[in-house]
Amino acid sequence: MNKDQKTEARILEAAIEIFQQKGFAATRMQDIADRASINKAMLHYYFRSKQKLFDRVFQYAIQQFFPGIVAIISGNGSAEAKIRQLVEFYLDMLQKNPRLPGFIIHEIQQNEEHFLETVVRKNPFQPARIITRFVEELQAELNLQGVSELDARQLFVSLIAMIVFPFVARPMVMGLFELDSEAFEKMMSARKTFIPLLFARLLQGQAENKDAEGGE
Amino acid sequence: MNKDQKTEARILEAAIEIFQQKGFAATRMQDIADRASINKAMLHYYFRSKQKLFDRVFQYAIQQFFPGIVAIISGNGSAEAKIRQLVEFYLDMLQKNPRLPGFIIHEIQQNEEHFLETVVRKNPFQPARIITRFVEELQAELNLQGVSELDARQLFVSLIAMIVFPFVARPMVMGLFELDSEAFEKMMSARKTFIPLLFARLLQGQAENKDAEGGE
DNA sequence: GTCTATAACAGGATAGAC
DNA sequence: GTCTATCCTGTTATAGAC
Repeated sequence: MNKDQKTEARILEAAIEIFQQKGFAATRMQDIADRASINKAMLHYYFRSKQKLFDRVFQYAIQQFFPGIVAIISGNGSAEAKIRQLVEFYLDMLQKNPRLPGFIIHEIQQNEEHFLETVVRKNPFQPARIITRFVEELQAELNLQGVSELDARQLFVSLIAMIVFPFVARPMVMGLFELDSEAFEKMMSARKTFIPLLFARLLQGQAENKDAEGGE
Repeated sequence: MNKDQKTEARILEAAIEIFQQKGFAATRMQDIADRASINKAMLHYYFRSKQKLFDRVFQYAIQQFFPGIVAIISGNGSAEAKIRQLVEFYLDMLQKNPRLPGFIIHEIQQNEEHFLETVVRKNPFQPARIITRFVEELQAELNLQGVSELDARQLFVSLIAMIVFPFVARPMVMGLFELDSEAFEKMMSARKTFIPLLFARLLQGQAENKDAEGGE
């Protein structure tokens, strides 16, 4: 913790760290104070209550996580290009913030209704609409390639799963594959090429009467 | 809650429900007592402490989740057959226990060391070894089919991700796809054919000089 | 075995000196 | 703005009557 930063920033940084690791319920204000090398009373001075401090941290996490998807899939370009962008962007971001998705998922579950209300329904970007549109694009692409038996919505969920899950289940993955942090990071870096490769193979046509495909 | 069951079983059932939903830290003994329609003091009479009650619930969850994988992938049969079994078995089990994986993942993270010690290292079934072996099998199959550029370990992680992630992120998936519980269940049922289909397509050879493959 | 009442303590929040 | 001391509520855990 950088002692030079001004106090409010130090607290916020510490709060992000601790809340993301332990979740709201298991976090003690004292833990945050300790990590910020600061007095417990200061937390209340700057943020009034644990709940308000948490709200800031959660809001920030949501802002870090969701707008990226929406921006990428609503852009121009082929479905395959968007997939590559999603993989690239999210794996990079998650390597820097490995606990982010687990935190978000766990806290959403603690207050499902609040999430639906604020992030889904009242969100001017209408993520549900944008996702639906992208899934349609992807389905069109699948049909074109003669693999219409694959459902695009299922495939999209699978894509997100492939990107996000290893981070959510990081301790499990590390344990079961006997990886240390460094090996885990390497594996996630390799995933940046693995996932697009897998999708390229899936999307590459059954459509036999296309001429030998162009370069990669 | 079945009032006829004897008390200890009622408590355990209630504890599973509540702990899985809220996690250890957010759970109150009172919540469990209420759900079991029983007095709070009874919880201590039967299980001594919150921690001990939780340990029972967590142990049970681990037993429900892990042995299945180990059994399936260490059996006989082709890699593809094992994949089909994994998908079938886990999707069924998770539909009955949708909160199980999120619970396990969150609590593992709260005490990573304990998990590594008990579930990975001191486990006589040596899950890490068994997984390594299966990954080798899968890689052999990939090589045989002329898709050696796909890494089997990455693929295995992806398989687990595809199966488990939608349940871990259930509220998010439901929100972003605008599904009610029933629609979600339907989607998960459909996944039982989707995932094997996807893997069949991946594994089905690049190997051009094979004769036109047998039926599906 | 089951309940009510209460002890014991942890943790969030505030008062007030500096 | 920062600290120490303290209040006060909620929660685990136990004592003891039935």
